Amino acid sequence: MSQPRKPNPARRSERSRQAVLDAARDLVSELGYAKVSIEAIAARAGVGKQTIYRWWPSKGAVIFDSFLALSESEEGMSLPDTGDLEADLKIVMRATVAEFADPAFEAPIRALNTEIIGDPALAAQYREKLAGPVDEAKKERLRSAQRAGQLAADADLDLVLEVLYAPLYQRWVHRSGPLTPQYADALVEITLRAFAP
Amino acid sequence: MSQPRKPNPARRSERSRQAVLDAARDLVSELGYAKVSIEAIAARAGVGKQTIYRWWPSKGAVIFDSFLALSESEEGMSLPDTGDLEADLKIVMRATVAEFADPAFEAPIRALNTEIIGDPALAAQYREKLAGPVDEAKKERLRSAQRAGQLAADADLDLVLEVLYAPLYQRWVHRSGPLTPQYADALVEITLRAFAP
DNA sequence: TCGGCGAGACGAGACGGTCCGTCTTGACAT
DNA sequence: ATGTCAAGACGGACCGTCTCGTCTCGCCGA
Repeated sequence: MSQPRKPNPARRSERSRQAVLDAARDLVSELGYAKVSIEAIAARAGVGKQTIYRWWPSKGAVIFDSFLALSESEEGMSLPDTGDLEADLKIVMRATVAEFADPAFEAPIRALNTEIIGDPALAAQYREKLAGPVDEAKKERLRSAQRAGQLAADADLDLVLEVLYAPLYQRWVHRSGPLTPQYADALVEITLRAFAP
Repeated sequence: MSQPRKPNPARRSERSRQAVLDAARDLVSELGYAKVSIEAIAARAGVGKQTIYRWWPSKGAVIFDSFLALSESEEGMSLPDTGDLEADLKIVMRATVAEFADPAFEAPIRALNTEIIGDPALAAQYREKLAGPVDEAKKERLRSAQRAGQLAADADLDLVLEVLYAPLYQRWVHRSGPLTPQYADALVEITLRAFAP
């Protein structure tokens, strides 16, 4: 009656873990998310399928972890704070627009969003591990602006971020319009007018 | 040298078409999008698989058509225009929020968006057949408001709609916050402030 | 007017593939 | 000794193609 014993993380092979994450990231870029299979990841990584099934619950979780590993390297970076909120935000928004428009980021980000729509647990993990820290940094910059009287003191900062980023996100998901620096600037200007002190 | 002959739409069975669309809609509600297979749709509809493959290029296209059939019934409805833009928009936005929060709409809408992320052709069809007409009606209402001096005359109406709806859409996709009537009202108020004359 | 004919869509399901998730094996590390 | 490892066999689900035999048309000649 041996239950499927739970694995012992202490004995986990770091070598295999990295190989799986690398293979997953590569294959998503090459084939797009939908065409990537666990079998292909295992083969590319030179790893037994069981090794993947032992440590990850789903294909989405593997992909997610492969992104998480990437983003951890760029963690802790802070946003520019020159005192000029509009200029600072335009820099950040233009960078975001450029990132979304970059074909190299296209496939992985679409993969992640595909999985997130249908998987609440993954969505929660995304908010906590990826979006959360980044949003917190942005809100910190906005609080600084509130203190400087450049933003309404009673503004809901989560709402400010949504008004700022959601139109860009929707345009990217639905491919309903071009993502240009001008568009980034327009979003900043509109948001600042909406939440002016 | 016989090419795969292209089917003749004139001879298409309306009975089978409806059966497939109905079965697709039912199965998505019951199982969620990811677990629905073409085989299952064919079986439920009492239809040969070839009949589906003859008329639709992909699972996503079938699902999309099943929604399209639904939405055509409610086509041509116009938005309220009482002269009070803020009140009118709040009515519409609250209705939209309620629709997104309705569990009965949850599965189908997530299904559609899942497919749209990874399929540019389907995204284009979505914009043209579903989002397009609705957005046009909304923009007509906004033009009326511009004439009445309730909205900046030079406002980019596509951008207005994005600022109005995209935050709601993003919140729903990422499940990053509650969808309440208060939230709907807040979005209307912010948008009107941003695009005030 | 009517009956036969050919084209083509139909329901059903066999077929070879791919990938799933589980299970087994023997090597290896601790 | 115990548990992970790479490798891959296994049964099952679905894929997309294909082949059946049937059914429904429009057309054409009697």
